[in-house]
Amino acid sequence: MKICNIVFMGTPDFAVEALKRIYEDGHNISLVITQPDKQRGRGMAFTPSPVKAYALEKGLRVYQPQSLKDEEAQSIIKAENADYIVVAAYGKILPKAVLEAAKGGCVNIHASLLPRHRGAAPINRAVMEGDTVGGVTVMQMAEGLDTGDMLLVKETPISDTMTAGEYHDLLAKLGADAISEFLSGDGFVPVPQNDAFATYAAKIEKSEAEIDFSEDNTAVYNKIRGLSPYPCAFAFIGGKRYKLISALKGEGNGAFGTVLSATAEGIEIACGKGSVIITSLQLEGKRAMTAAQFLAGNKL
RNA sequence: CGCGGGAUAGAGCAGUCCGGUAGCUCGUCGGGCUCAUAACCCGGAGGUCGUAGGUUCAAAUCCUGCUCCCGCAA
Repeated sequence: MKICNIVFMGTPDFAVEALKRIYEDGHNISLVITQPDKQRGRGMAFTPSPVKAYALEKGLRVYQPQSLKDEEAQSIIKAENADYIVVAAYGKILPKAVLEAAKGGCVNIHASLLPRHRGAAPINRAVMEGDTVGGVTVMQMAEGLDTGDMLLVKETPISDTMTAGEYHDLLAKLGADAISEFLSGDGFVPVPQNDAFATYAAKIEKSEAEIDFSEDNTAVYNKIRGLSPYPCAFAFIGGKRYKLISALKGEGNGAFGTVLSATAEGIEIACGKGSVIITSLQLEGKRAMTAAQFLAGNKL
């Protein structure tokens, strides 16, 4: 099998799966670039990215530039003289100097079937919009946002019960398969994207995660599964804030936002059309629990 | 030291302010009712109240340290 010299750029779990596969395939990963450790989480402790954690575990060199715009960072990357810079959810726009810093340029693993869902949140958006087919695209990065030529595409169906978390895990594996296939093969023909069909999967805003029960039950249902388990849809019921983790579609009717029933199966809430049955949820400060567990000790 | 909630039976909770016999819903086990049941009735088992100290005649409850879990914010 062909062995490539790789500089890897990525940050979250999605990228770890690809890095792991490249590592296990035996490619020479000379440098792993990831976002600087940030103060996050409770207590504002500095936390390394998942990619950094994996890289350190495998003894790979890690570089965490504050910016890729300065010449120092660019020259460090260029000095690797890599065959490819593989990018998977790095989280920053790459300047032209970086795009050209490897022999084969930068190849990106994007979690959608381009040109659909260009941008930051393709996985969540695909589920939220009820897409029935999705996949990953390996592309040659260009200066625009996810506009580069497509090199390799892998499709997968998205079932109507799948959550974004499940779809994420599936795509992370598929993305790893795709980059593995790309690096070990050749003869991939760059196919330009048809900009006319481009859609953008913008970053999820907090405000979008609040459920509006006046929408029909399909929209509410897709939103809950599209945001589950993170950042997670939420709603205020009886003045308290609940995360809505999983749900089913229901047939009940009533004034939207009202609780129609609360049984071990779930808590049924009326939507603008039809209803949704919340099957697991989480109250502030509490652990996530099933509707049956919740109802054992809480009243609605 | 970013803000805040929490740890009590297998699960989810009440009790803590005002110290004095460990309580609820569900599950589980046994029995009953029923054509039947995940329904209903009766009964039982199951808890060193997160942990280490302190105060007290007496601590789940008051005081202090520690561990762990979670929401917000980033």
